[in-house]
Amino acid sequence: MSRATQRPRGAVSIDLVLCAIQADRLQVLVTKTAGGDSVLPFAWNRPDIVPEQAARQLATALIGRSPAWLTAAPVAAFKRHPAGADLSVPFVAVTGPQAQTVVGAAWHPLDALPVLAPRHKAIAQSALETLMLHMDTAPVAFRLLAPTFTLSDLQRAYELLLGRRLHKASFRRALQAAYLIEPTDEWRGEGRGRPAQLFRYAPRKRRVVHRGVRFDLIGH
Amino acid sequence: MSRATQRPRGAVSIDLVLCAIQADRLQVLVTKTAGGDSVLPFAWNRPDIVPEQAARQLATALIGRSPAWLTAAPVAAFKRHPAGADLSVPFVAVTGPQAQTVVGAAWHPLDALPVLAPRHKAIAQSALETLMLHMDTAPVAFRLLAPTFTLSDLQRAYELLLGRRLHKASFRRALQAAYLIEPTDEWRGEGRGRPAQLFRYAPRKRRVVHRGVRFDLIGH
DNA sequence: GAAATAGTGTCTCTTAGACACTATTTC
DNA sequence: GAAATAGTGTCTAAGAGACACTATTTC
Repeated sequence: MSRATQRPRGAVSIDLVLCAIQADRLQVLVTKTAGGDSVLPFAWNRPDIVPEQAARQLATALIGRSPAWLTAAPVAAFKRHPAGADLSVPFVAVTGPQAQTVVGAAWHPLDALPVLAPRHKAIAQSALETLMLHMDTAPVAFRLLAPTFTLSDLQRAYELLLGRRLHKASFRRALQAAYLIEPTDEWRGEGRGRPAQLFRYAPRKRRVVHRGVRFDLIGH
Repeated sequence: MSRATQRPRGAVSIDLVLCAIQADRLQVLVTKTAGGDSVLPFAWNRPDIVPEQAARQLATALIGRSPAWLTAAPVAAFKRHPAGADLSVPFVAVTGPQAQTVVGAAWHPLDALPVLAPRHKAIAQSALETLMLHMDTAPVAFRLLAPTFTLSDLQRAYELLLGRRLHKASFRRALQAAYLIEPTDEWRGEGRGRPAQLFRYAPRKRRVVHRGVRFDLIGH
């Protein structure tokens, strides 16, 4: 084992859950150790850069470009880290569908991950929860898509994040009311069926936060 | 400065935002350093216990009993920590209204905090966001109350968390539909006005998660 | 009585979700 | 033509929020 990957004392690791839509499923990038075990990509915390920057660099090294969205997740220090870190600082990142990956890394469906060390398993399992927590206030679904996308693409992204099917007509109505997208002049034909118009993310209003607990709100 | 509070190398601190409703406002417990500066309560990370346990012990030491609810928040390592920690692991805790506090600690309204070090200021400001993120899936509002409470108490707790007024009749309708509470035989008169019935938190069903983005959901 | 707080019944207007279409492509 | 996907108009049942009350206390 090289010196660079040796575990420091009181080591803090930056662990990354990098998500993308691949083959119509939400997938996570998993790497392999020298020993052949599956692990989430991670880096050791360094005093010279902030953890978020380390996570961003790690993601960039993996997919050849900056992740489209990235956020810190709550610390998970229970259970064992595959490389023995005492503390894990988990980050969840999102990228578009066309990302290339570095050798040794492979996408795995979030609901069918390979066997991971206990802590990485816990971090990966809570990643979807983190995405769901932010999808109302950040354009998480849009960052899973290419810059232009069809409404069916977008609906599928929301369905994967929410874990349930959405109603087409109603989805589009709500989308229109939210002023989040604008049409382009392009259309995309997939072969079968009518070609779909392409849209881009272009929020026109301050994003309206539709709160969760729907205890009726008073006016104003 | 004592050896115990000396900053270790590569130090990781556990920073606590302890929230309670005091004087009809959401307030945070703030302590003072030996130098007289206001700081959020914190402890140095220890290898023998998990950060969550350290946060729980810290909260217990401050209010004389275990916090009613506690969760990890995303790491904040940007900006300067008041005691020089390189990395902060923030926790947000909630307690009922009758909590006593240790000497040197005082409650301050979340929207009118004293001057804090940059990192603590950022952590405190994101605490409300953390509470809001969890209030749909965890009984955060209930943990801010005594074991039995009036419906007006509960509505006020939700109003403080949401940052806006709620409609009384509608709030109670939604509450009934959620099967989260049950009435007790007790009533509480505050002096003025009709006495209010006391309720307790007693979720009868699996908590229904009302999602935020209301892109119309399909049946089933 | 007035003032204050607790608690309810009804009405209306919005909208989520269902349903039923039409439109445009490939085969 | 059939099959597949894109996109829309209408209907209905549910419910958010408004309004207007009644009920019970202190003064």
